[in-house]
Amino acid sequence: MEQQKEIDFYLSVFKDLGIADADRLIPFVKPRKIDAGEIYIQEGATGKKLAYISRGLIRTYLLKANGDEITLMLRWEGQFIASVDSVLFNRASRFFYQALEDTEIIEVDYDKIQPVVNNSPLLSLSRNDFLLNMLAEAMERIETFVLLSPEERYVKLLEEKPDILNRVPGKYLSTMLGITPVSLSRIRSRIASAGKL
Amino acid sequence: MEQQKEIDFYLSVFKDLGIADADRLIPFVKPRKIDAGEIYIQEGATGKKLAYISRGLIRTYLLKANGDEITLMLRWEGQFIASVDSVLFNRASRFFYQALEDTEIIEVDYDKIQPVVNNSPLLSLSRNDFLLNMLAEAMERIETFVLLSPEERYVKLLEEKPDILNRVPGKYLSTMLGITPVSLSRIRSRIASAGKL
DNA sequence: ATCGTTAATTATCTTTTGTTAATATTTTCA
DNA sequence: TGAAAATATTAACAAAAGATAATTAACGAT
Repeated sequence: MEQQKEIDFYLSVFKDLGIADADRLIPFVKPRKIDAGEIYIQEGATGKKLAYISRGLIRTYLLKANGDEITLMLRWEGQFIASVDSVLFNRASRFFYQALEDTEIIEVDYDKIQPVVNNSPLLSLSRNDFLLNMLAEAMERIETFVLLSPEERYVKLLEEKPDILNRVPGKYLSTMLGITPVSLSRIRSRIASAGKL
Repeated sequence: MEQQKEIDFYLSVFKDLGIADADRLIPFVKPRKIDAGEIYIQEGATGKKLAYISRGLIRTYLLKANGDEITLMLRWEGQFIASVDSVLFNRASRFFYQALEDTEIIEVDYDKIQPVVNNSPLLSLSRNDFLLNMLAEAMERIETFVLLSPEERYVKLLEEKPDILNRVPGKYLSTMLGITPVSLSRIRSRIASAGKL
């Protein structure tokens, strides 16, 4: 029962891997729980954390000079999450990573697995895929900003990730859409009243 | 004289490469000129073009259903440009790539160099760096949308790329900032009058 | 269940943007 | 150079967003 999540993880990572690669990776893997509200990675952290989320949801945000929090991304069960700044760009994280629900992850320290990854063509390819996925997501996101109005961005989110919408407080969603919570509220009521016509 | 551009190119690509790698790549490299206004890559194109821009400027844009053009990115001399959809995601390009000035590039077909790249650890690393750079740029761009107002985005562009601003018609810049040309014009006049106080 | 906190909605007002159209300015090139 | 075309600016109005504050709703802890 409990094992299912780990199985999912191993399936997702190792599906195309040889046993040799998998074996070399496993010693560095450790499961971990994060309570709802708890911060998983602090701003300024340099640890190269890389994790598979088996349950729950994590929000990446940054703190503006005036104290406002701006949500940059959301990740949930079945997805990978990485401290982008430290793992990818080798610098202290500008972001916080906070669990919005009780969350279970399976994490590795990228510093430790890097040699293994570098020496395995298959793992290197996986890393490449990971990068490509992130890039694809980022570019898609940029398109929503240049192509869509705030309302259209919200509708798109509503259509594509209705479940996520219910799990994340609107104040976090709004800043991710580039608008204020008040404005999101108005958009919602606008949509609701339009539906009634 | 004319050679300088090619030299710049080889320096930028091969600075860390062994001679063997460089030698294997050179046969696939071909210079090409694109007239101002000419479209370099058409929407729907599947050719995996990858090019170093030695002179000029290229605009990536897409055509909305209503016929509007939305500028997605600009690239100029000293930078690489790739048909993102075809090279990275292996699908037909949703974008047009148009030279805004008389442009000179040095291009390769990624299909042809891929085996070479795959067999060279150094070239593979370069590819990785390229991806990381694209990702970094994309993420920075996303941040400008969630953190800054349209006016602030314009000011940022003005401060960081003043030269580019003078080389690209405002109507193209505006859609890249997620606003209309009219709105950009107002922002400009607002800034101008604010400076006069 | 209730109090206290946090989040969401609503209201009011100001500012900005979108839209469309008219006008002015630049660019292009014949 | 001068006319035509392409860009940019300005105007006028409607629609949307930001800011702030007040009100309502939802949530959590005891």
